[in-house]
Amino acid sequence: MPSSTVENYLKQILIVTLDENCSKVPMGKVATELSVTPGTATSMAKNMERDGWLTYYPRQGVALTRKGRKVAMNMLRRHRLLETFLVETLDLDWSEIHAEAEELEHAISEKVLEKLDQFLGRPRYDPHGHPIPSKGGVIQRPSSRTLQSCKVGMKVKIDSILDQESEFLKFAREKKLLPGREVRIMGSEIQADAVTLKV
Amino acid sequence: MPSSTVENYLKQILIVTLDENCSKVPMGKVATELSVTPGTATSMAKNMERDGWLTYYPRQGVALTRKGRKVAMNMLRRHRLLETFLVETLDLDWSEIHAEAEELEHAISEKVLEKLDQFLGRPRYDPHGHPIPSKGGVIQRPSSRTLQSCKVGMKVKIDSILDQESEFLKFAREKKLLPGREVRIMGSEIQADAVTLKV
DNA sequence: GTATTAACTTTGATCAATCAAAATAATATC
DNA sequence: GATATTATTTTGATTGATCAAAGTTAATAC
Repeated sequence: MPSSTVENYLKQILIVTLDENCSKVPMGKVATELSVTPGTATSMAKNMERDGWLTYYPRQGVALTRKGRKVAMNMLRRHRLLETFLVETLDLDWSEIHAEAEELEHAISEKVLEKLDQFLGRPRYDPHGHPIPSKGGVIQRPSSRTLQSCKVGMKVKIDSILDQESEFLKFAREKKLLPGREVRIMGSEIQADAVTLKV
Repeated sequence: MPSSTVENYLKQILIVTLDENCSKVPMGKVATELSVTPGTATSMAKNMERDGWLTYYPRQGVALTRKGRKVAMNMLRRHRLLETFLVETLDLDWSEIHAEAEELEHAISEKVLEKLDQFLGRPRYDPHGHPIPSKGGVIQRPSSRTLQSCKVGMKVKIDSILDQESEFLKFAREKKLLPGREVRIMGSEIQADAVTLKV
């Protein structure tokens, strides 16, 4: 059984792997993602290699083993199902659910998770629009086209919101920029990391 | 913020205090309740005294401070609300919910707890018939009359099931011995710790 | 091709929670 | 009251997770 800490490392490593479509995640990245010092990340990597969760390539980074990936996928599933529950059933604010799910995902048992999935009607996407991995650990590849990569004038449909920042999520909700909505790209300023949209 | 471990110690100490209607809980009791060695219990007691959760009377036991009692009450509230949720909403088996709630109670935030309470319709009793402490930490004194204390021939109403043993709970459910049911005492054998009932 | 810089690793220390086993105190028994 | 028993405390050690700071490598710059 992995500790909550190990579960967090695994999940975060998986997210980076999926996001950047790479296999090895450098230690610096691991450290910042988990808000620990680089030394801590290195020593954890060694322990986690010892326990078979990942392979540690010194000075290069870590890559999940099959066993590690399985657990990581399951954490992602837990996280996203919980977020769905918190929004759909308990009516929590969109911007708060990430932190809440972050805690609960370590405490919920496989059995309760299954019941929850059933209760929610086996949703495929969480409230951010992210796909929820199946019990077997299969996940739809999220469309990785960002707004910045779109040409001015294009009309596009929002598929998912990748940002997890509470502030940004509040903004997105207020402006009704939710998954499913269609918007037109009015302008793009790469330097300012800003895109102007028309709903 | 107390750690999960401290929360467990606090809750368990409160339960013994309520159960046995005493103020000091001896270290041996603490140790067995938490399944740790006596030495561990003693050293935890000292740390918890340092942090203001309880008062430690060497060779006598521990007593919760006001601060400790408040947290302990809140844990009991969490536990019982979660048990209610698991049975009422997710339809989990009566006999499994104790262990599940034991984990979740440390992970759920005050905010989610409040939403859950609202969602459940602010229940006053959990599925075992135990009173759920209010947000302020007030708890109804459970009727402490046990079946063994009743005379043969009496007709009584089951108020709550104090046993948490999964095996016993299964039995109780099968025989429909649930809170609210009326039964007549047919016989009582104190030596065998058994009472014969008629539904 | 050296010098600087950035990324990573090592070392030594700390803290919470635990155990086993030895020491001590309180209680019960004869 | 001396002894046996039980309850509690102490001691010393371990494990997981962490940090700060010093040391090492590799990459980049000049």
